[in-house]
Amino acid sequence: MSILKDKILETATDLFHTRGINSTGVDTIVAVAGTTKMTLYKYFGSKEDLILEVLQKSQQDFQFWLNEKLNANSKKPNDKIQQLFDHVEEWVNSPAFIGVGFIKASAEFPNEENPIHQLSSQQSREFRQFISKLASEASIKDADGLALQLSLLFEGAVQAEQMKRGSGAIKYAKKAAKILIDGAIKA
Amino acid sequence: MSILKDKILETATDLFHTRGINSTGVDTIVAVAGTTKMTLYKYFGSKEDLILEVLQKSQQDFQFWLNEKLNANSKKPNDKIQQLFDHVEEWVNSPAFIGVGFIKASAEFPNEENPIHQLSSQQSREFRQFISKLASEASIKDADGLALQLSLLFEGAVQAEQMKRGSGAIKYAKKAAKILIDGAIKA
DNA sequence: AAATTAATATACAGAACGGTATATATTATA
DNA sequence: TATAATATATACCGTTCTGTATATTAATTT
Repeated sequence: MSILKDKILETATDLFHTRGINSTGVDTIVAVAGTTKMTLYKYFGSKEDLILEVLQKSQQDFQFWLNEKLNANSKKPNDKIQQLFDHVEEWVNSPAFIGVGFIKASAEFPNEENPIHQLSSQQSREFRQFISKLASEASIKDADGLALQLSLLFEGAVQAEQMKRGSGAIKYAKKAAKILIDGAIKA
Repeated sequence: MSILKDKILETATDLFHTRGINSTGVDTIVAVAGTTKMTLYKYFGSKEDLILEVLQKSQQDFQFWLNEKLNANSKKPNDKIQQLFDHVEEWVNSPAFIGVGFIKASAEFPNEENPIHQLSSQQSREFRQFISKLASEASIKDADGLALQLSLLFEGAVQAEQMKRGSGAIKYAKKAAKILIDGAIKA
């Protein structure tokens, strides 16, 4: 609703990715966003709450974008899962790409009791389930197994791209995905 | 050489993995290691130097262990690359496994100018080159391409295991790796 | 035994951290 | 225009951070 809250979320998202979450102080966030700490703490109860909201919004935006893309091209289940990595490639190669929140957050908050880690883990699981649904709609037998493998390629490729921008890892992830999907369809 | 330096390295390695790098202060490290800051700063010029040494030693230890395993089982190139993920699985499933340093470090230090990020990136590249050498020794045509794909599976599976211990991701990464290797050998 | 090295305890400097108190200014609503 | 909500500026609190200064104790070497 509030334009300032959105600005803070947007700024925090960017800074968390470019400087790291723990390395980004709230003072820096409000300075870059052009507001004050009082305003930040009016919208977010704590820095942890802000991190959680940033993660939620990031994943929400990506999932929405991906769904649009998948439904725009073809409604056929086989096409959709085959084109999954085409869309992922477009997304990763776009200049706006800065990384995947739940991958970075789980590394910075390794304790499984930590709420941030738990949300990251949940988002990773939900994305895997999303792929699994695509796979089972395409009548693939071991849909969960294939989904897990594709998610490994996804997370590995994103990791590689976060490590070195322009690594070209997605291109090879896509090729590998095609081989695995073709194999799973035949079986 | 010094037993205290080793103890500090060992303690830091453990704490960095279980609590995160930025979230672990030097005070905590020396307290757990049973020494003092003065001693730590006698062996390591700064916290950054300590992090760099921890990363180097971790990767060194893993590479040494992996080499031993690969050479112990079979000297045939085809067997070696096929058994790569068997050894990785054993390593990941061992109780001592706490994660891969360069994956976590690159997430906590995303800036490509940062020395810690640069070392992480270098280690990731070196591991990929190691797999590529295995592949080319097995007379695989696109050795670099396969190596990149296998490294994505590796990093993805490790990421998954860091996120949720006992995820079983490695089992499926191994299956995927076999499919990709078999396909690359035939080509 | 004397001298050098290694390790300790402790205390502190200076900065950055998350979060709050207070008081003022701006905006929108009634 | 009066009232209420929203946003601001600024200063501060207590804690934690990396790194150092100082002085003392233990171990090793000559």
